[in-house]
Amino acid sequence: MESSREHFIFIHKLEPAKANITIKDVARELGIHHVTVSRALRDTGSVKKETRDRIKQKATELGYKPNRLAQNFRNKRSNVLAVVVPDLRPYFFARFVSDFMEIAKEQGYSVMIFQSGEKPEMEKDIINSLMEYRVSGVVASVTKDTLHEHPFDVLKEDNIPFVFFDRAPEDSCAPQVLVDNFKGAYDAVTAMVKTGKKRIAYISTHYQHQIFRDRLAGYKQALKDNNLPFKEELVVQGGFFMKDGADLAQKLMAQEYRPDGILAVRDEIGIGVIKYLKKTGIRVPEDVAVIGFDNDPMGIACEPELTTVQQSIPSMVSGSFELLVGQIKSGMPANHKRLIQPKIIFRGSV
Amino acid sequence: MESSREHFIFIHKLEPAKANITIKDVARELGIHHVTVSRALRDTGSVKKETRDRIKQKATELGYKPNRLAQNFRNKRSNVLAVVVPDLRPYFFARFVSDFMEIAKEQGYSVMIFQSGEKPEMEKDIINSLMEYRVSGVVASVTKDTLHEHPFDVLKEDNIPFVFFDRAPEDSCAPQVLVDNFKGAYDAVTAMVKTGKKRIAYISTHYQHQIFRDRLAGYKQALKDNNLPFKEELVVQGGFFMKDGADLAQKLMAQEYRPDGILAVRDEIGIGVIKYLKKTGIRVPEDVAVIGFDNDPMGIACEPELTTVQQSIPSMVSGSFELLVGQIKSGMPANHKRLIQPKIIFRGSV
DNA sequence: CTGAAAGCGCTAACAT
DNA sequence: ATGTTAGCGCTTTCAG
Repeated sequence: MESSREHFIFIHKLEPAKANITIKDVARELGIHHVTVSRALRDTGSVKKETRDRIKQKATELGYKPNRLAQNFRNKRSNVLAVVVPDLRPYFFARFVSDFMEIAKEQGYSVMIFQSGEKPEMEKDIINSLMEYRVSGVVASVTKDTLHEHPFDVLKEDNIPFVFFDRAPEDSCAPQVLVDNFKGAYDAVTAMVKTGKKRIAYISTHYQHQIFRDRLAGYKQALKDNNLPFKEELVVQGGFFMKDGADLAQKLMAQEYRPDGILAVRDEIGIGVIKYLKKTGIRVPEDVAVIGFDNDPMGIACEPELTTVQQSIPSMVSGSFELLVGQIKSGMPANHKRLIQPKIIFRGSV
Repeated sequence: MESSREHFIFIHKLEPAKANITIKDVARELGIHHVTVSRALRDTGSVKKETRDRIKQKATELGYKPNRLAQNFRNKRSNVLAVVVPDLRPYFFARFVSDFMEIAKEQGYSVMIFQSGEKPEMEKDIINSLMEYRVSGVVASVTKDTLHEHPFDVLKEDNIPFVFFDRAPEDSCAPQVLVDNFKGAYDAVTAMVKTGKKRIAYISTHYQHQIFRDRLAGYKQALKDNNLPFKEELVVQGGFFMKDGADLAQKLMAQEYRPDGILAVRDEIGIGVIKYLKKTGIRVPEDVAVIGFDNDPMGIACEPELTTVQQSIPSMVSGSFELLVGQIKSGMPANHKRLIQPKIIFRGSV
């Protein structure tokens, strides 16, 4: 078997195969004015039904395709919705984008995706592109470091509506669809307490973003409401992946005050925790219970299956889409905020 | 804690906050012609260095932003690259798109993503949009049912270059970057044989696409080369997910001729297999070895960790990007084909 | 090196 | 119901 092959066969220099058909071409063929064609094709203004039909038929006959570039230029706006995410690879974002594209397409919008890579400078770059492209609207989840800045606010100057989902700058009064992270963590801790756990730890990423602080707050409150002591050493933070979860679990279990329950802010971290615990002979959930966040399908792959705090992606998608399109259609800015209620999916790790 | 909140605060009707600055504005301020501004800003034509500097400074001072809509219209082409995938959610595609966007951005392109949902009609719709938007180029992975049709060929009429990755229509002579699926399956089977396995099964999705048939062919050839009999009943097919893998594994293990090795065409299926086997007390890999395809991080979550056939995504991304941009820059169609060599990542399931 | 003229394809506004 | 006019912001072409 060959290791790598390439075939070089140049056909011919590309050249205008067939002049692009414009409304003028259609008009000429019919002996009418191109403006009438424009009207007929867009079903606006008044055009005699018969004329309209002739036009549409001729248009398809000639293979006319509207020049969106001209349309957008003329209309000063592309009918493109932009989605800005920190990273497209995690299941949560991939799924959000996938679902969002589906609903956007149904409603006649196209979608451009942008990745900030969690880098604020990149985010600013993207926002610049957004304005240059005159997108119709933006749905964004900010970087981990976009805390007190409000880089998206410049979009207001260009009247480009935007909605935050999942992550927003703190104190932003822009429309947003967030998850009730406080409650998610609170409920998760409570669930572990109900099974008799008393020393519950909290593992976070090293990100400083609001959502993680909300989860921490929920964690603390749940401890308090259950008359459990808050122990500084049971709160640790590190990376983003399984490996990090394993490392952090090791750190926790090496301490004198060992946890019997662990709340991880990401499923992937939670899985790493479980893997470490099992490897060292600790039983899950008998000795230590584990709960993650995100309802990543990956959580079903591990043994026991990971109990997780689910953030309903369909709700977030439809919520942010509605908030965005509402602004676009009304021409009004808005500052609705929606809080999505998380739900615990019980599987085997609690 | 409240269950859901909405705040309604309408600020004011959106209105042109500040007229958009155009090159004419910049020119007027400087008392020169807007064409000179255009030239200076694009670093084309000859403009006196001093003039150029003054222009650039004034432009940033005024907050000039090029109107891409006008540029694209005028240039008859948007500088947008399109990526068409069947589904954005599986790790393989999310990762490909993510990496592709990164490299495209570095090179000054924007990216539009489209999802066909594995539906050929949707794919045709998308292709239509592609032409309407006058994208500069397209990278696509076709639907599972795009076998003998060549829907992308119409792009040639509009001189829009395209490249297939991972999945291409059969016998397509368009440029493409595929994985050597035959070899991937061949090597996987061979690896299991080397550990003493003799009754190796093959689990596929119900998709009829070439890539799965190539894998099947590789599987068969490996059996042959190792003097192992090919048993019809050891080849089964079903869905796409863990559950399907478990169901298929059950079916296989219920047969008289039970496998001692299983090759799954997707990691997620392979994980389902492992979960089923363990649940029924069958040891992996001692009793039955399992290998998947894709190198999905999910494979690390299960126990034992899944051995997998990796298709180098960076190679596919850079390969398809090069092939695409090569066509765009040269103005020539091409029909290079690249075959990416897969590599087995040995973990615990073999 | 800079300016003037022209037009891309489409649509809003006005006129008939 | 249809036609006329004008122009979006930019770049290419040609002139100076």
